[in-house]
Amino acid sequence: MPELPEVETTRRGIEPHLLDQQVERVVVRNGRLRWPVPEDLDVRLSGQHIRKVERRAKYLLIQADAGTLICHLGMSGSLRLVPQGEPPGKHDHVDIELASGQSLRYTDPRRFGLMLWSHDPLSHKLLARMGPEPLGDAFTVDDLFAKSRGRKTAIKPFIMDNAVVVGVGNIYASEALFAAGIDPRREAGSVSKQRYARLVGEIRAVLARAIEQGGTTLKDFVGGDGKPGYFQQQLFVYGRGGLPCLKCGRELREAKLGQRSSVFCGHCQS
DNA sequence: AAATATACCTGACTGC
DNA sequence: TGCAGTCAGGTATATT
Repeated sequence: MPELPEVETTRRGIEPHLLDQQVERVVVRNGRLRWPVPEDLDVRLSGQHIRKVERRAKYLLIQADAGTLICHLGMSGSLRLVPQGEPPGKHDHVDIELASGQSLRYTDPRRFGLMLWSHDPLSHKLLARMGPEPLGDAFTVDDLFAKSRGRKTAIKPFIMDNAVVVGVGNIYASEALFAAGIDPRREAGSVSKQRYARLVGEIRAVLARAIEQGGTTLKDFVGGDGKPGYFQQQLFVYGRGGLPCLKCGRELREAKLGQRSSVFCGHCQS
């Protein structure tokens, strides 16, 4: 499931193949994603050159001359380059055919992703009210701490709230809280500034490390199977409920927080 | 305003 | 082997 590091890995992987490329046509085989793919996407994009590939939160912004394709990979989506003529599989829903002879292929078994067209993506309803990028300068201890005051929700769903900070999904929220030694069930409003300082550092570190590791598979990713590599990352708690804590050896516990499964160590996290 | 629930979708897995 | 049931998860949106 693409989290921010995978989206960034995807961005880095596809960007060099897209920059200044002309779009020849867009083939939509199944436009029934989270919202319908615009009917006129082919008309909008064909003939245009791609000028930039940016990321905001987990959204990819593929900027062409006259507008921007906003793309989200949802839970199971991927974008990769394939030679034109490569037969599409069951879940290959969209091909953006380029003058280079390659196609940017969107695959998404669960169809939780989206593709929309916008003339001003950062003002788009979906992006306008988002919190700071976790790896950017606007993500500060002061800001996070201030937002937490008065919040009764547990700290894990709090840091997964896109209005607080973007791009921290279930995997990395779990890992960052473990690294910071904070119990994910703790009330956000009652966590000290000192502990938030630790958490900010760990969120940054875990995401940065994951992006680095995604980078190691970049080459394979573009040419190959489209699986960037967070699986290579050492995960301390995510998906390890009931198994021994890798720090203290005690059994990792599970809890449901904000409808999301959360694994933590009752000893290392308080 | 904030907290909570719901919906979307399908592959992987479990139990019979 | 097959079938029915359960779970996972990002996030917008509806409801309380």
